[in-house]
Amino acid sequence: MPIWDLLGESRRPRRYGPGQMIYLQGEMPSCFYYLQQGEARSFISLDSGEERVLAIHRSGDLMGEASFFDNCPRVSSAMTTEECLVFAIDRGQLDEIFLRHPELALPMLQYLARTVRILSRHVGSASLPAQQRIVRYLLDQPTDEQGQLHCTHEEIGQAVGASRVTVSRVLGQLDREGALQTGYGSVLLRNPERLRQMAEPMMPD
Amino acid sequence: MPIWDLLGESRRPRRYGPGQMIYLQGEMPSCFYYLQQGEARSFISLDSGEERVLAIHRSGDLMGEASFFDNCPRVSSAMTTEECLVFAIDRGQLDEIFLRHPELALPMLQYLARTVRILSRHVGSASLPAQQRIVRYLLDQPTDEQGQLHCTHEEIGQAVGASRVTVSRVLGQLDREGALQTGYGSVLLRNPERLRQMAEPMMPD
DNA sequence: ATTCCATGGGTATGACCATGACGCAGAAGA
DNA sequence: TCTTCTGCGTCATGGTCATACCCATGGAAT
Repeated sequence: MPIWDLLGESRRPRRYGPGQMIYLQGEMPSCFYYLQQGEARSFISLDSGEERVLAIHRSGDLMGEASFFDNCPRVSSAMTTEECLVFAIDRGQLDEIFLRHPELALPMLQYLARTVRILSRHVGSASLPAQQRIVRYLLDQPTDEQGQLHCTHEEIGQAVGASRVTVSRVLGQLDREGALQTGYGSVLLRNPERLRQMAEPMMPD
Repeated sequence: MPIWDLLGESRRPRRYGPGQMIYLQGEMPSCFYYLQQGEARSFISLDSGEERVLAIHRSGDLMGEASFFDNCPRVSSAMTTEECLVFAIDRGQLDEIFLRHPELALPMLQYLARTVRILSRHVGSASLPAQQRIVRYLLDQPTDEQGQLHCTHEEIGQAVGASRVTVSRVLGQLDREGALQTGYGSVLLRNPERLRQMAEPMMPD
């Protein structure tokens, strides 16, 4: 049983349809969320109307826990991408749960720590040239059985903060070099090792 | 008494001189740190040899706790900028402390959550034009009694990922507009409201 | 098949900004 | 005082990338 199921003990999850907002950037958090089943993504809305995808959450993930503990307005929004089962845990419930399951504190710390790690990577990547940001993103994404990613250039661009044109140019070049192969709405990583090599030129010397 | 002093209970802090490394990007963490006194900064080293300052830690801050809980190689390094008193807490000690002070778990979660918030802001800022990144940085920094910041253009540039030239140009323009006043190694925020306005054009509509 | 739309690919233009260079002024040390 | 170093202002140059536009093609619906 996934560890966070303890959070939903003796309560019922709420069901979200695909494309529904779970929480909104800017609002004060009254609870955080346990995504028991489904997929959702959290993103930051920028002034320009752009959206920067922060993370794709899957079954077993917590969401919105940072703003909740910090008790400041949410820095990102979250939207389901498919049908989801979600537990909302507010302060009173969390207190109760911690009383009954004090052993949850450490995993919770670990979970937040992992978020910090992911965000730190983002910060470190932010000033890299577009090609490296794109390659890193591709390597970070889970692939299907055949090692294919199913995403459009547009989506990649939104995630890494580059225009579709740039994504197309980079992927086209990598394709010609044989490092990967682009399909219609999909990318096949032919030579992950080579990609890793060009994504991580961060060598301490 | 600062809350984290409980972490150092019955032990003695280690004294660091200015400019000493506390931990190094890439190494496995065996402990995290409580900066009881002094100032230190954590930064990410990029491939290019650049360093991106993540945070400036002051008395009462924890450091390196994310990698510690996550138990993965450190994503950043930390160096003192002045003489510091630092407690190092390893896993065994933390277990002990949590047994004696279970009430520390929640503040710890809050602390990590705050880090997540700060990093999220970084990520959200990354693709903004240089001027906005700079203004945001200035507004985030603590000022001295007269509302002055003591930092060089070079330092600002490293923190926000811009060249010194760009920082000088932006500050020069803001100075001419009367929003702030630049001195030798210092910046005086004359009109914070105006700055805030140009830093946060992120309007949900 | 035909139509329509999303996706992918290309190009020209210009914005933004890093780089390297130079000069000048304030600060610090001899 | 003189020297040296650091911080700041500015320039020309070039690279990277966003924007806007165009066209080709895959896929789905009619």
